[in-house]
Amino acid sequence: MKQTGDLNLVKKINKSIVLHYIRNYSPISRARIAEQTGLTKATVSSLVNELLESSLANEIGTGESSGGRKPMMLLFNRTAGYALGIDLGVNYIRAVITDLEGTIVEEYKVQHDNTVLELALVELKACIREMMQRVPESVYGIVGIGIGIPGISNGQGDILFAPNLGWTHVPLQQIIEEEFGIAVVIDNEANAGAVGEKEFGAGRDAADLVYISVGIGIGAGIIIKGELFRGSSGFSGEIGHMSIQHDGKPCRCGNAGCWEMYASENALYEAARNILNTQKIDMELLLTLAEKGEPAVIKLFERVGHFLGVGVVNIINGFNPELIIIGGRLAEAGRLLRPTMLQSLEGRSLPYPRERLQIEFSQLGSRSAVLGACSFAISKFFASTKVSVE
Amino acid sequence: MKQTGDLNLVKKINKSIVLHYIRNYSPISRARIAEQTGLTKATVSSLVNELLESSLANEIGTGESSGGRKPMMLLFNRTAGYALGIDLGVNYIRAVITDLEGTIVEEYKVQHDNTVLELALVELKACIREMMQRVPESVYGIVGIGIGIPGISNGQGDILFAPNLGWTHVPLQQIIEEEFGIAVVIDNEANAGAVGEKEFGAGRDAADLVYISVGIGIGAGIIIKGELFRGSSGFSGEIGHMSIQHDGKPCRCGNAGCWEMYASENALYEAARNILNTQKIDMELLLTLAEKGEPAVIKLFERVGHFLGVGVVNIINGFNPELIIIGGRLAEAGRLLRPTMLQSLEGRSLPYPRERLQIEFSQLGSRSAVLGACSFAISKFFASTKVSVE
DNA sequence: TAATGTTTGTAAATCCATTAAACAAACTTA
DNA sequence: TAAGTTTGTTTAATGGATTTACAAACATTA
Repeated sequence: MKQTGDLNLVKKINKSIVLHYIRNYSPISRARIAEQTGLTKATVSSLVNELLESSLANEIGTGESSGGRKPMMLLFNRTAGYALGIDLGVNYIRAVITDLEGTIVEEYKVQHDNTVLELALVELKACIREMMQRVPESVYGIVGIGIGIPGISNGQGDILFAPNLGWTHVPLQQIIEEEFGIAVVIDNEANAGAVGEKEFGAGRDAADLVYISVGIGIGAGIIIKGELFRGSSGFSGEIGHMSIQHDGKPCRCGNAGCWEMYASENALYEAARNILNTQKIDMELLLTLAEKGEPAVIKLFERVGHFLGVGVVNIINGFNPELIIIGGRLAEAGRLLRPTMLQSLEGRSLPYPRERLQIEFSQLGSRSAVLGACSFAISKFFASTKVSVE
Repeated sequence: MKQTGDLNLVKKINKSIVLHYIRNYSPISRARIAEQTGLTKATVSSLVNELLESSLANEIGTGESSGGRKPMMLLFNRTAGYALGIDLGVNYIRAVITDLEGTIVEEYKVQHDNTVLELALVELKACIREMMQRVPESVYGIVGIGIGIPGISNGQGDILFAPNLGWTHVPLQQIIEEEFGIAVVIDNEANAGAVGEKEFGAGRDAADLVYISVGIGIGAGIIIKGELFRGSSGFSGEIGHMSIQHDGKPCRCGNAGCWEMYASENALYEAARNILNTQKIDMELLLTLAEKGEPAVIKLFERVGHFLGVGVVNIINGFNPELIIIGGRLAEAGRLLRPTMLQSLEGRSLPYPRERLQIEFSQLGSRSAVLGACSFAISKFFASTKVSVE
């Protein structure tokens, strides 16, 4: 209870409401905003003028009359600034620049082994420097940098633990902010993916959704009432280590029969090794074999699809989300996984929560995390005040 | 975005802040409230006076001086009104009256077979009438009625589906409101239990907690950031039907190897039937046998404890709550279940999320749901506006 | 073409909760 | 007794939103 109510707060609330309408329903007139929000025309006028002054909105000329004076239409100025999003993978760094609506204007990807912290930081900084040179001219320049990481972060921008990189306790936000003097946001790769899909992908209309990133392992990003749920200590979404076979094979995490031992890239490759004699097994190989109609390989995918469904049912029954989005590397095989996944889903889930559930594969593909990182930066830029009133 | 900012809102926010301080830190002086909240003394004075006028706070005389004028101490007037909470079980109706702080002042329980809707409604109304006669005199009288039900409700106060009662689509809120003219809140029994423990029990200091009600089946109430999470269509918490054995025994829900087939009252009884020759197996019998040191019966409890742990690990890994509270009938056997539950928990959970997790058995016992129901009523009374600002 | 009514956006006056500053009362300490 | 502190109220100022009024721009209709 630090924040109290005063006139300043009132203005921030209303200004963010007006901006919200301009961002989401533009082109829109002052009169229409007043009508929709319940604010008076005078208030809207005053706030819109401030937004015009700060270049966040533009007037783009008159619109259609509906029997009276023509309205002056307002447009969100999506190029008032740009966001830099980075997906820091285990063996690559991917970066994009988007405008304030999340449209990609620059993209960059480099293969790099990031397991040595010092080298990774050098590469990361070089990448950021490169992107900063590519940013178009604008009023605000880069409004923030968002970074998705394959690990757990606390709320203060420190990486606590990144198992696949071997990093612990890296104050990444601080390091990058000090280097570039720009606001930085750090979060988990699955969380970033969830936000990316929520803002720019398959989840735009859902308030409660779970994004499941199926790669080497399984991670999840959980969005509740439109907001990311990070868990009490940032560890929500380790759902790959949910056991679906209590006496199953032991996992390195301590548990037995973990979901990701049945339904992940690793699970797929391990099963493939028992069938194929090839040395190098990877996604491309398996996909091409499946395309060719190799029945044993198709069976592999079907089996993984089945187990995907088993875990998804558990999420549905515990969480009752509106939407489940499946992303990550394995989502590339969506077409092969879908039938058996839906089959085990139909057979196993409770009818009521199933009824309203939508389940989709990622729309943004490998870009969901990096776009989510951009969204973090944009949100921080706008969310000087985020207010919810019930 | 219906609610906009105006002076009215500012006042509501600040008034609820002041009331919050009086409710939680009384006895407290105006000066201390001003200091803690950041509001000016003048504002606090004005708002406090309104609260005094509406009988929600009282002055109880001067306190200790700290080197100046003695402060006038304020107390929350917990007896300004009363809440009626009802736990509508499958074969009982339990009701309590509490003051505005949740202290029980009247209690009532009746055995009744509620599976026939009409009969249950008659009994429920009779119960409410009975309790209304027992309410102490007060300014506001009964401020609301909260009802916990063994089923799913939508947000509008209708019971959608109550499998163990055989009810579907009962507009219970409307029925009771029309009969008594008092605000009514309906929610699931596990949700009510979660709120009860959060407000008055083991969860008072936790923001993110999961209450697991282990009875005939397993249900859960999920509290995120201090607020109940109901899922997108009210079905969150059907976590008893999370599979912990993907190829396990089929459950009537369609899934296989559901958690509640391994770790519930039913699971316990079924296992007991294979051991004991007695006709009537119930909790009391098993508990007394275990007390007597019957090794086979003790093993039964230990086994259930183990499987409780298996499911709890899944919740921890997916949700990362601060606190897990185990309630319901089976919590009565907490002493017997705890060792094996903790054992499977220690062995199976990821170290990081486990680190900060607390796990407890219910403090309120069989009263958690009925007290949560009271809390619903009290919250509705106060939550004319609930505001959160970030 | 003129009259009428509608819609849009701005301007001026008013409202009202908070803040800031001043103050009186009550109390402790030296 | 004098000086300093703390509490809580009073008073005026502040700055948002609202209300009311109004001018400009436009469509419709006669």
